[in-house]
Amino acid sequence: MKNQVISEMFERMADVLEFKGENVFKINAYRKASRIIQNLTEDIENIWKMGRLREIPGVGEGIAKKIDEYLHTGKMKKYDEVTHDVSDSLIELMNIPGMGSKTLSLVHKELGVKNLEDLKMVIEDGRLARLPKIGEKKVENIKRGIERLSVMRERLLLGRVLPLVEWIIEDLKKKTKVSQIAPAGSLRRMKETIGDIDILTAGKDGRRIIEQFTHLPQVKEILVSGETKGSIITHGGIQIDLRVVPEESFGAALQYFTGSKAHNIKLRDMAKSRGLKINEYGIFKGEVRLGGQAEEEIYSLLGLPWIPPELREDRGEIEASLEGNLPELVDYQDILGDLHIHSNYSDGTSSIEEIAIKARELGYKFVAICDHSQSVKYAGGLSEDQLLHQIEEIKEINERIDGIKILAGNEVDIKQDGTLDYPDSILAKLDIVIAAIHQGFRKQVTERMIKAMENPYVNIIAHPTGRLISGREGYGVNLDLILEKAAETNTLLEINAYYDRLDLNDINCRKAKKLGIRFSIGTDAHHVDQLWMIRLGVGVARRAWINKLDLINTYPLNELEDFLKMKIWNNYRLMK
DNA sequence: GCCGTTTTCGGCCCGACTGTTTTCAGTCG
Repeated sequence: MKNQVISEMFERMADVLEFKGENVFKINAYRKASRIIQNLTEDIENIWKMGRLREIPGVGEGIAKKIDEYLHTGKMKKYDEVTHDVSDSLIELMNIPGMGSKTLSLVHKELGVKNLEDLKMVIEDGRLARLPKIGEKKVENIKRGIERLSVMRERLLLGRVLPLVEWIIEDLKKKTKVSQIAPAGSLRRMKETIGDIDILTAGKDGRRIIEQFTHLPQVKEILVSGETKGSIITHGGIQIDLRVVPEESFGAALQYFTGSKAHNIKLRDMAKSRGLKINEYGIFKGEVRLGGQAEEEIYSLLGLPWIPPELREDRGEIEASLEGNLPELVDYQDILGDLHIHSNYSDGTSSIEEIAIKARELGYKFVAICDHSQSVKYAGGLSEDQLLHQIEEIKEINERIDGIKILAGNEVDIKQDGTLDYPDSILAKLDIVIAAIHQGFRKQVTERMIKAMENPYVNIIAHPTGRLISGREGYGVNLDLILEKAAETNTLLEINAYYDRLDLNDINCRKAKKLGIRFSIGTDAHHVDQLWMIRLGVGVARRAWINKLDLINTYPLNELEDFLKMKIWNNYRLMK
C-alpha cells in the first residue's frame, strides 16, 4: 500500500515549496491532496489501476500525473526537482514555534543556517538579531520555541488527557458561574492523540472566570491570563487553554475550536458560495448575524444536519450530509457491556465479583471475563484446570448476582506455530473466545491470525495490529488479508479500548466496515477503575462511521449469545 | 495546483496576536 508514502511526498513538497516562497495556494493544494490520500480507506494503487485517480477530491490533472508517474516508475521527477537542494534538517526548523517559512528562508539566505546547531549559534552570537525585521523579542521567541519544541514533540494520549480535562471542567463548574462549558479541539473529536487542550466557556465576567481557572489546584504555571483567554501548565506538564466567549457566540466558537481545520475550511468555503460568512462569533449575511448561539445553527444555515464532532475530519462527512447519508453513529449510551476484561485469575487485580458489581453500576447487561491463556507465562496465563475452575466460579456468581451476566471467555494466545493455546474441547466450554498474538511478533503473524480465524470457536481477533500509540510499531500484519479472512469467516475484529492501544484504529475500522465486518469493543481493563475506557473505544467506532448494528456490544444479551454461536453453527452446517 | 448553482479564469477560510513597523507582514490555530 503506497498511500502513506505518496501522501508524505506531497507533504514534503509542500513544506519545501513553502520554504522557497512558492505560491501559497499551490502549497495548500499539495497539502490538501496529501491529507486526503492519507485518509483514504482504499489502496491508491487500486484506484490508479481503475483509472480513477481524478475522482479523489483535491487530485487534479497535475497531481494525478505525478501519482501515475510514481506508480509506474517508482520515481516522481517533480519531487526530486523540488526537494533535491533542500535538506531535511533545514526544513525541520519550520517546526519551531515562531519560526515560519519566511523567517527560515531569511535566516538560511542571509546567515547560511542549515540546521538546529547553526540556528543556535546565530542566536548566541547575535547575528540573528541584526537581520532586518528581526528584533530582540523575535529572537527570544525563537529561543523559547526551540526549548518548547523538544518538550512538546509528542502528542498526548486521549485516554490520559480526558479524565484530567473532565476533572478541571467539573472544578470550574463548581467555582465559577459559567453558563456553558465544554471541551473543544481534537479531544472533542476523540482523536487518539491530542495536540493542545482547548476548553470553551460562555460567561459574562471573562476576567474573573480566567482568574478562577488559573488558580485551580491542578495549575503549576500560568502562561497567559487575560479577559478572554487563559493558558496554564498543569503539574503533569500539560498545557490547557481556556477561552471565554459571549453566550450568543458559544455555538459558533465551539464549532470553530472543535475543528478539524480541514472540516472548517470546507464549511467556510460552502458558506462563501452561499453569500454567507462563518467566524468564531457567528454566521453572517453581510453585517447581519443569522445565528451562532448553538452549533446546530451554523450547520442548518448551510443546509446541513448537525455533524457529530467525531466525523469532522473532512473524510466525506460533509458530502454525506448533503446527500442525506450521514451514518447513524453508535452512541456512548448504546453500550450494554464490555467484552474484554482481565480478572485476578491472570494479571488483573480485581475479582470477578468486583467486576460484575462495578459493571452493573455502569448500567451494563453483560461483561466478558477474558484472562490470558496458559502459555502467556508473563501475564499469569491460566492452565486448563484453572480455566475450568474459573468457568465454575462464573456460573456460581451468575446465579448469585442479578442484573448482570458474566460471560466466560478467554484471550487465547495464538502460538508461534499458529495453533491456539487450548484445544477445541476447552474452547467449546466458553461463551466467548478472543484470539490474540502476544509472542513472536515477527513470525508469520498474518498466517497465524488467518489460521486462528478459521477455528469456528474464535469469535474475535484482539488488538489486530498490535501497535501501541506511544511506542511499538505493531506486528507488521498484512491487514488486507486479515480483513478479507474476517469477512469470509464472520470473525469479529476488536476495537481494543485500552488507552495506549485503540487498535483497530479509526481508519482501519472504516475500511473493515466497508467489507461488512462487525466489531466488538473491549477495554482490556486489568482493574475496575479502567472500565471507563470503553468510551475511548466508542470514540474510535464513531470516528469510523460505525453504527449500532456493526457493534455487538449494543446487542441485547440473548441476541449477543446467539450471535456468538453463529460461527459454530455455520461451521456445523458446512460439515454436514 | 485545484475547481466551478455567479467562474474554464480567477479565485482559493478567517481572525487574533505579535513585533517591527509608520501601514503591515508573519505566524498561528
